[in-house]
Amino acid sequence: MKRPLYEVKAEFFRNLGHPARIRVLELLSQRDHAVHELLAEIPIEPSNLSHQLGVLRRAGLVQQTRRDGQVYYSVSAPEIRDLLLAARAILSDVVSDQIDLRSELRGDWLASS
Amino acid sequence: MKRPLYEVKAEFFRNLGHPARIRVLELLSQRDHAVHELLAEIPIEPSNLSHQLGVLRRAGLVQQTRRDGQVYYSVSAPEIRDLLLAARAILSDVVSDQIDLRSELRGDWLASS
DNA sequence: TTAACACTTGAACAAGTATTCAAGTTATAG
DNA sequence: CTATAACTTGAATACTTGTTCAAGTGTTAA
Repeated sequence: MKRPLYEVKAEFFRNLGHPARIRVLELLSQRDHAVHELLAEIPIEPSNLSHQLGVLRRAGLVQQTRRDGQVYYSVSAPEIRDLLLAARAILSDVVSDQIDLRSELRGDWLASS
Repeated sequence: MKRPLYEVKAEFFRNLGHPARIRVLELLSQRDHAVHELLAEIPIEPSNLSHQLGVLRRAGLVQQTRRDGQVYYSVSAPEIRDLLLAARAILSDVVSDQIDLRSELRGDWLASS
């Protein structure tokens, strides 16, 4: 209860500022996933993913539960989906030139949007 | 036209991940400001602010125009306001504990929200 | 038990970002 | 002209984050 709001906000956005973390949030906003399922979609090392999940966890954006010897993650606020959509709107408006739209056209939207 | 979308998104969020840049966007989403006006609201060195404005400019989030020997900045997409509001919603939901609400209660919302 | 799978952790190093300083530009006022 | 206000730039350094590696925990399956 001591930090000014704009600092908390900045940190919040920094927490989203990593490709793997974005993909995790997008996958999780479809449905809960176990870590090995995330690993199947996101091409990074387990240990690296685990670190990135740690960032999201400490930020309060996702939650962990153990079930059947696997660790499942879920988003902790449904509004996260809205935020990602809002970002998407700005991106298509403002920085559309830099985006690779091929993935979109191939239909693997869910993995790469 | 080469980078995958989730990387562009991550970079986009990283561009928002700095207290001064957040404050700039919030001030600018109220109205255009000259740099010295921003400086009056945001307590950092001119040169530092200029660097941060450069980041926002290169990200395509703000635009520069020179008028009466002053440099005015404006947001380049109105959706930015929506995004900041969406972030606000998640923050109050998910990380409310870490926020300093005093500024809110003092009415300097516009400078620090 | 032991092995294998599914993860997490900490430490070390690499890579990226922020801040400061000194110098430079542009425009207006004296 | 010369000075001053309003900015910007680049380079140096300090700081923060990301990635990898090696080791460790918990759980199920032989």
